[in-house]
Amino acid sequence: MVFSLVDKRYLVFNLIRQEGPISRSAISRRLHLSSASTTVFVKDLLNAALVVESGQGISRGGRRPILLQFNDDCGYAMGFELDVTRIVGVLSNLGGKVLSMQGQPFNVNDGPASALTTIVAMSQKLLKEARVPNDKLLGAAIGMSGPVLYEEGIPLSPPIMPGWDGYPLRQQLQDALSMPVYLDNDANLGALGEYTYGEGRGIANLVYLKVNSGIGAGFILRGQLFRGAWGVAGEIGHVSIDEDGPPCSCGNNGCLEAMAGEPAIVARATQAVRAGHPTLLAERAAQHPLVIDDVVQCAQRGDETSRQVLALAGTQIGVALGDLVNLLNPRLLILGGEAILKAGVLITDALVKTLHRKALRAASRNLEIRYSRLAGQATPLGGVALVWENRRQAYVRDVLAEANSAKGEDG
Amino acid sequence: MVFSLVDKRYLVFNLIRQEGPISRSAISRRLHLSSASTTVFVKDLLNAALVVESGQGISRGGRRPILLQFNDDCGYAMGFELDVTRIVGVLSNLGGKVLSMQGQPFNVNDGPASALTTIVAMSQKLLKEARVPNDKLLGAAIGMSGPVLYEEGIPLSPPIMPGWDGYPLRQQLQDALSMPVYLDNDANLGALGEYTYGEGRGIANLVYLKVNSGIGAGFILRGQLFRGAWGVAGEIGHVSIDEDGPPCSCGNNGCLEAMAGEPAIVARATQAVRAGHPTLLAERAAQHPLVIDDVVQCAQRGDETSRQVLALAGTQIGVALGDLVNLLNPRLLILGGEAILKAGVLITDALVKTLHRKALRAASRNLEIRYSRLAGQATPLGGVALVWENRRQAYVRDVLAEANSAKGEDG
DNA sequence: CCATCTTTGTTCATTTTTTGAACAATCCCT
DNA sequence: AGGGATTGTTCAAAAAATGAACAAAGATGG
Repeated sequence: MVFSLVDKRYLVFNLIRQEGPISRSAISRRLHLSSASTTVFVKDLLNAALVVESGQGISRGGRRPILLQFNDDCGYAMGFELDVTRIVGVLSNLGGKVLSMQGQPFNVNDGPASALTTIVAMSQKLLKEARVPNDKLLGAAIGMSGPVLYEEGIPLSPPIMPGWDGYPLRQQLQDALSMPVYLDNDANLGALGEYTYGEGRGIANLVYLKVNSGIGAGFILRGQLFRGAWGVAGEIGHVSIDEDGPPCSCGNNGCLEAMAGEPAIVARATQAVRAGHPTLLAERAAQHPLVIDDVVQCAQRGDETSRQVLALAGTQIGVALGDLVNLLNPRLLILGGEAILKAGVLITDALVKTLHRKALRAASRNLEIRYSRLAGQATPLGGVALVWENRRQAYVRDVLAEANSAKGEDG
Repeated sequence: MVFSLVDKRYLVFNLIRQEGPISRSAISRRLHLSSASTTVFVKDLLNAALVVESGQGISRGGRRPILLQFNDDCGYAMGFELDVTRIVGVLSNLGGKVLSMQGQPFNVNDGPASALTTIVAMSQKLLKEARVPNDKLLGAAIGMSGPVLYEEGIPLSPPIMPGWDGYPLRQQLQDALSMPVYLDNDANLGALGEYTYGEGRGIANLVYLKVNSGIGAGFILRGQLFRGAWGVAGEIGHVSIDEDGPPCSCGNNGCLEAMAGEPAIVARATQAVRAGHPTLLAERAAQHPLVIDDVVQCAQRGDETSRQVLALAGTQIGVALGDLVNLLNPRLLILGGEAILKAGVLITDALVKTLHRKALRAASRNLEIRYSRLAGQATPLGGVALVWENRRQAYVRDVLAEANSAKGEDG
């Protein structure tokens, strides 16, 4: 949108939204507007309930300024995470405050039509629970594993989800819910969620890493979600770690995902048991097929084999992230996804150490590394943020116009 | 620059610049302006000689439109490439047409002060040769190998240029030339050059790869040069290829640059000769230390050893690029730098093959791969583009104001 | 504690910007 | 050749933005 003549009210609104609480005089200075204009614009925004006055600021040697803030409740949106094993849905206001949440198991092999039904049912529950006025609901967004044709809203040959390729998920759901729907990659939405409402607020260049069955990354570059030319950016899970490594669902060998994703971690642990290593894992393996929690719990109890398995995964992820840092030089790296949230330092100690060894000092010197703050809600809340971003300009225009006409009729 | 209330004349100017030749009525439609306003704005731009009328377009069933175009000669700028072995300078108009060019050998060990003197001398020659009015010269930019603190204009601990760390090159040159000066990484400027004037015109997501002594990449993402948080983005030369590989100047082992840069290629060729392989290289190596041209020439004459050495480099670069494509999913990959321009398919055949094998099909399917069009001028012309980008808004404002006041005095 | 100086925010007449509408100039199409 | 369409200009009228005056509120300094 290089060429767009936007309403100045919208610029004022965005400034308040991003830099609020802020006073009218600060807005004038920041946007090179006269104080007279600012007064008028802000009046319209207040009238439309897009912003609210929120107390007074500190004096700078004169009258105390009246602070203006974005009205978090001027709209609502829904966000869903569509995983290989479950679906999570969230309804929140535009400030990222969750009003209702739903989650239930799901089997990716049931196919996209089944997912559709589930999501529709979930959204009805979410709406019922939150009691949000219909005209204030801006839309819904879904984050799913694997590459997505964002514009079209279609899953793109997902390596881990055969059978989903080409299914018009966005269009179907849009028809079913009769509201705007967006479809994106889960790591992309995770990044957007953390950037908008979580650990990465206001940090223009950040990478969000998501480790569970798959490994994916989402990039916020120059303050915007970066999807690449066809929406396939961030596929760090298919970066080459070891040419001679195990085969990956994508057809190559030794991809990061095939080496350090949850299934790979579990497989390596199982293998260690079979090889007869002395490990706490053995007795569990005798009772049921191992899962990631077994490995983490044993490691937490000091089991050396489990620790090594997790640390190795951390090291391998660290190698890939070192390269990534050399390429993108982000300011912040946010670590998320179930595996990392469960295992914590058991994975990330080795990860961070390896990253710093591999990356150029100039690129990693000032890099911050933090855990996801939104945890399991990162992707759904990223969906909310995506809806808000997409609909913002039109929504603000409409709300302003409506409030304006209502005022005209009153006076 | 999210919040900037720009003059509408400037928006019209930019539209003409980027999408010209374009008619007044098309501008009106595109920017949602009335035809009356467009007439006035264009009149001002014509008056200031920022745009020119360039013939008529085809009729769409009525009067034929008058086409408007950016006036390439409304300003000029200089761009320099500061390499390990030489300095190249270019003076061109804002359309990228080179008016004069200078090049001379340089030894990086002579230090930054020597480079400064050389560049000042070169710029005087360039100016003398091109005879450009002083008030139309917008500034100069330098692209140098290694990471650069762009904002500050200071080389940042360059692995291949010890002794340059922290030298205030930009400030020094700005004082010496008394015009705005910018300093950036050479691959960054190469990318910007190809994007603005070369093979990547108008392609919003592209990667420019530069292979010579070092290996670096420049990214155009969403139509803008991407530098990362501290200007260190694009350091693909220090991506890990082989943990057990030869040591790199950065301190790690097996970086791409240490495996497939020019020195590495030459070293591998030399080693093959020493090992007694039957190769055309042997007789050359007896006369002088081998250089890259020897390897390329022998390969072109069918020497198998030389071919293998170059192909191996191509394969290794292809691995790194496969990862890069998975991460950034660009639309276009431009291959440049001396080594690639000299060796051509001898390197790139293996490179392209490996890249497609390594990258996800979804990410590489529609990727285009082309050779640099600007060749040795990519980085200098990127400098011109950088100057123009940085100074554009202020320059257009000034030129408009001046033309306006001159007109006022006349009438 | 009071007078003075600052900063914030509003109001309204005035200035500047932008537009609608009428019109002239071309050109296509039948 | 003439009706219909598109382009581009002109000018009075409408809309948007501002400067200046002023009120409100607080800091500062004797």
